[in-house]
Amino acid sequence: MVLQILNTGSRCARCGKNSMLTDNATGERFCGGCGFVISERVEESGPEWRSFSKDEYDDRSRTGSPTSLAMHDMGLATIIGHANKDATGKPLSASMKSTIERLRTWDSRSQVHESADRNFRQAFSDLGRLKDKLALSDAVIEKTAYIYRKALDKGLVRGRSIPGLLAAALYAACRDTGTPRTLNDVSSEINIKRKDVSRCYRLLLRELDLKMPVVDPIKCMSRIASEAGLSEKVKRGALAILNDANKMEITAGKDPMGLAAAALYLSCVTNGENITQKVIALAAGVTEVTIRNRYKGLKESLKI
DNA sequence: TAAGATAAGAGGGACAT
DNA sequence: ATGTCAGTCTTATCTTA
Repeated sequence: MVLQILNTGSRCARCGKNSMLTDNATGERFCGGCGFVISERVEESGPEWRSFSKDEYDDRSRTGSPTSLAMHDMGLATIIGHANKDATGKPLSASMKSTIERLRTWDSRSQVHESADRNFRQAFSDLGRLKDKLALSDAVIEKTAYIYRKALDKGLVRGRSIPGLLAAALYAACRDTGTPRTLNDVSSEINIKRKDVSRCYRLLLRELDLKMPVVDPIKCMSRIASEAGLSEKVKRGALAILNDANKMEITAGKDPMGLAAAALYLSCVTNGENITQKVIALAAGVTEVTIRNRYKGLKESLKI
């Protein structure tokens, strides 16, 4: 590999010379005068397209690839080049040269060929598709990657299916970030049986000591309401019902989706909206019977 | 046709053996 | 480790308004 170096002419933070260079292959910026390397990475997931001066405008494609936990090497693809020169451009001494040769060998060997990394790449080729299908945010994907990495480190993948564990990590990430996705949502998209995902999920909780917040029925409620196209008024009514139910402590151990669906249905009834249980049940992903049961419980407890 | 009722069955947590 | 128990949710079927 030949180092392609672009002189962007900006000022080095250490020696002050206008000699900052960019390695075009890796996106790293360093000073040609003193060897100072900029270590901070821009906290953005997309390429930097803005330009502030003519110089920058001319080579605005220079920035490195975005860094992400969802890449097998977190996007930090620093490669030891073949130039055999140090940062200032001077040739290396003979002993240093052989040291670098050795490093280069292991550098390239350790990149993709380790089984853990292969595993990871395989797992995350699916993740992009799932992200779109389930309309997930980048934060959830990052969290998934983080959890999956931890599971990998603990050797939990051995003897288990990769998609199963990935689905479990994804579900855990949703729970953790308060994104209302059910086990059913995840498992149906990834084509794994619900109970398998569920088993893996519990395994993750146990082995990684994860603490998951209980799913907020109110978040579920908003999701169902928008899916079923319910009015703002009904939503507010359901919100009040859920708050009351929370105070009466009748929400523990109940499926939050079922609870939210029942609150919405109750709110529809009291507000005189004509909606069938079937519509809400479909939007919530629970059965009509579950809605009925929760509905009955809510009515009795709240004396409506 | 929507809503209510009932029963059988699955999956998992708590607890005792 | 294994079995039992209470509780929840789902599926299926029948009845009621």
